[in-house]
Amino acid sequence: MGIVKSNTKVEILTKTIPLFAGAGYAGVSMRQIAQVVGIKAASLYHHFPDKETLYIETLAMAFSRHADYLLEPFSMQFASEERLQRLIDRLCIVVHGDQNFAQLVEREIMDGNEKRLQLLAVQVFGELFQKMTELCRTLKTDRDPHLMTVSILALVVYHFQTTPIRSFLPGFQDSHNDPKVISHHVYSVLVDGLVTKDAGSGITVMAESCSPQ
Amino acid sequence: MGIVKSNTKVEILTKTIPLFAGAGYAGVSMRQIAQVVGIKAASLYHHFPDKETLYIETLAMAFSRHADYLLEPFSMQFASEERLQRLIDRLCIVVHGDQNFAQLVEREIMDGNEKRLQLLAVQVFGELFQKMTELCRTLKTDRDPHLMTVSILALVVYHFQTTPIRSFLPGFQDSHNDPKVISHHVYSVLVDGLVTKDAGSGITVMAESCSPQ
DNA sequence: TCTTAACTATCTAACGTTTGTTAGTTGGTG
DNA sequence: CACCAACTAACAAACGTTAGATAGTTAAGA
Repeated sequence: MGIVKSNTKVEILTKTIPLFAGAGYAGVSMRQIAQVVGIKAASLYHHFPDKETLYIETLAMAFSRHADYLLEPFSMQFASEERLQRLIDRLCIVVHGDQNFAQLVEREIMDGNEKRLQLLAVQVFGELFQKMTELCRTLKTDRDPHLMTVSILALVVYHFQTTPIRSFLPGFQDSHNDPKVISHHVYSVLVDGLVTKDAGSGITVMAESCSPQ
Repeated sequence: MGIVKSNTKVEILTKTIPLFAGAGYAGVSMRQIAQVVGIKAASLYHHFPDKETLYIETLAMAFSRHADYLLEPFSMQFASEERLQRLIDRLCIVVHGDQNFAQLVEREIMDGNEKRLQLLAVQVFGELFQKMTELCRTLKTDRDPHLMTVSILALVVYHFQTTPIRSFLPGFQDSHNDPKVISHHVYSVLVDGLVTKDAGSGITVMAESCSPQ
């Protein structure tokens, strides 16, 4: 009826996401993609003019799935602190739950040309980043909102990004991959910092346990 | 004399670092490497048995250059806070000054197999990470030292890692790439946090300006 | 209703290029 | 002479991509 235009095209994109996420643009061949989809390499050219177009459409599909979910904390009336907490929760859930997405973003930041980076910045992250900077302005007025926003993203993303190597580093526990644990840790860092001031109040307001949940 | 064993081999490794850092293992060919060095591809096999060995030796060369510099803050008698500040300073300088190093680490964390990751974790980052966890234990005794260490690294590394896309995001300034500015920002986040508590002391101890230096 | 044309999605086969790698040769040095 | 470090030439395999054939489906005309 014209509603389902091409099922195969969507299937190709869906099955290609983990390939590009795992090995990068140069690390995946058209024949590999075809094999995963279950067709021959030449047939891919019936749906996409070339490899780069296939790659870009794969990115678009992977990126489009999380925007609404991440923006939702901003669409409701919360106090700034609660908004921040809910945002961090969702960031952790997305980055932990869709590692393909996180890896594709990371690879794009590394390898993307200027045009693709600009598209990624404006179309995918523009609104979220914008609202995060506004939120940061209300949290601590004397700080640079851009730096603050990047710092929040850093605390969330870097933990999951370094998962593969962290398991070989001292003090690692399985709970360090639990999005709830990371979310709680990140928020408490943002509130309390990591350093106990010796001058001033020596009493920690809220003791943080390291156990999950 | 036996001291300078093979000048060419070191030259190959040195000139190969930026190639692998910029395009990854699959994105660089032996002929590209040869061209940059100024020899033919076949001649590379007189120094290295295959591409993977060349790659691993390139990593080793790139990684070996910063260990002493990063560990120095631990070899002197400082108060914990000053140790932390000096460490962050040096992390910012290294990550900002040797982007090839930072990119190679990032690519290894993404693509490295278990064996290479373990080697990277133990040989390259083991001692630094270990000493950072010990330092964290003295800074805030009720926090998980592993999570704290990762958070410190996150705040430093992520800023420089996201430089290519941050220039398209709201609020970006050139000063955000200045290692001194980042170092100052990171340290103040760790001390004060990002959220001003409404209960308790409403007075910020140290106002942070956003200007460089 | 049957025929024909057009379209869609797949296939096989092959193209020219690039890949990592090997064999054998050359020229300079101790 | 022996050795080292470069070279030329070539290999098989894999690469992105194209051309042309083959079914299956859809739509119009007699």
